[in-house]
Amino acid sequence: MPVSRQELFDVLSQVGRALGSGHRLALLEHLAQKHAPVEELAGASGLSIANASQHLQHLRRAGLVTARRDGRQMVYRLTDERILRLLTLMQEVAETHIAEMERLMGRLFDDDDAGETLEPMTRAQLQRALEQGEVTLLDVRPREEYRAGHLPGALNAPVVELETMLSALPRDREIVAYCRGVYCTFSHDAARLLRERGFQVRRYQAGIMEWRAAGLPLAE
Amino acid sequence: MPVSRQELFDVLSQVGRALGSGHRLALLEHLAQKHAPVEELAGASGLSIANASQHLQHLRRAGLVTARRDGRQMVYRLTDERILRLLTLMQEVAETHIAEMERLMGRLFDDDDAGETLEPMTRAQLQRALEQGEVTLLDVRPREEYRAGHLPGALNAPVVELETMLSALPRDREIVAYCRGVYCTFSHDAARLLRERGFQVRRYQAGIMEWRAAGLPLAE
DNA sequence: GTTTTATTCAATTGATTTATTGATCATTTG
DNA sequence: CAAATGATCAATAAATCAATTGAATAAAAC
Repeated sequence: MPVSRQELFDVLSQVGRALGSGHRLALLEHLAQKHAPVEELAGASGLSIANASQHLQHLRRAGLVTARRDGRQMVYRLTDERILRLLTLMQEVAETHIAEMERLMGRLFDDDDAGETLEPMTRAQLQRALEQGEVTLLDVRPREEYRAGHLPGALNAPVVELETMLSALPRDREIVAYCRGVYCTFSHDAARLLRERGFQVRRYQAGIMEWRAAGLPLAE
Repeated sequence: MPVSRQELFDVLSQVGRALGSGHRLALLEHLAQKHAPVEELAGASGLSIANASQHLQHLRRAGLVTARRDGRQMVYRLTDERILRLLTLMQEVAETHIAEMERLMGRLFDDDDAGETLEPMTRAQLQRALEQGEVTLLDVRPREEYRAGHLPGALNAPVVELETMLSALPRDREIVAYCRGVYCTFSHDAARLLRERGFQVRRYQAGIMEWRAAGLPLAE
């Protein structure tokens, strides 16, 4: 009995369906920062434990995440770098071709100071600036996410603690702030605060997500 | 009123949902070969016209395809190269991480001569062979798909007509056959026939789909 | 070996998605 | 302008998916 083309597409569509829920995408974004047990993922995504568990198993069946028992926790992680590539590609497609997305992205940031925020840096620009040692790189995500892996050479200054760390930051060099990815506002919040205090600052908005998706190394 | 992260993920999930149906993936595979009106797409995917139309609009809302009226037909096409990248990435993920997929892929080809078929060529291998002018490249898809765009330098020999074209093919050079993509069996069927007739033949199984996804040019 | 903790399973309910049917709309042809 | 063609829309029924609840497991702590 030969296998029909359609059977293959049906199995393949599992991957698509797994990516077809906002909650599951939120889980994946969190896993793009660090591997994590169910409880943490549920908390970060605003889901009940049981519900998160089921979504995670959905992702697992689709091959997007793996799970490993560690003591009494079940630690989930992305299966490989390709999943990041899938996510960033989806983001690009949505940003470019879905009008609703553009509208929301606009509103995500211009709460009060629309015009003031500079264009974010691209990864290529950031890499060039880093090579030439021109900038101070600032990871404004929470401490645990920084510890689980961050851009080489980045300092950690969680956005909530940023105010208390200003004296440690240079005023004569440009600062580049980054966070989780395009849908994360930490770097935006940080940049606004820093600019108000007289720092020169830009953002690498694509963040950890795009960096990892490009296959670039993280430091620990 | 600020936009929540979750709203963004919900919009983004439209892209995933659009990829979450075997029928829609079949439509996309066809569109990866050539742009086409609804009727053709419905026929190729075994869907009713109305149903195909609705699936296509689903894809359109997700930004995966665009439609342009041409006379009384509505011609659909992929929005851009990124969609190909999405599809090939999904395939890779499924092949690597979903056991069911591996099983089906195995059964797709080994109907009778399991062991005989050589490992397919990778794109890199093909490119090297082409540069050195070592091989004759054979596009075994239907004529119209070939005409809509094919690998530079490829001859067209639709698998159904292949038997009548054997005399035009070289016996002293290796032939490389390719078709639509990993789920297309044309190149496999062609390779078997050619091998039976004493030709030296290999397959570039990833086909047009992967070639385009890599951003490489087609000839017309 | 019982209790505690973290997770999964199973059953239920409500919400989406899908395929089908027949009607409608836009464009071209006679 | 009427008829024909290609595609979309609207309404329905069937199938699938999502969130909730409470029970069941598995490992660790007592």
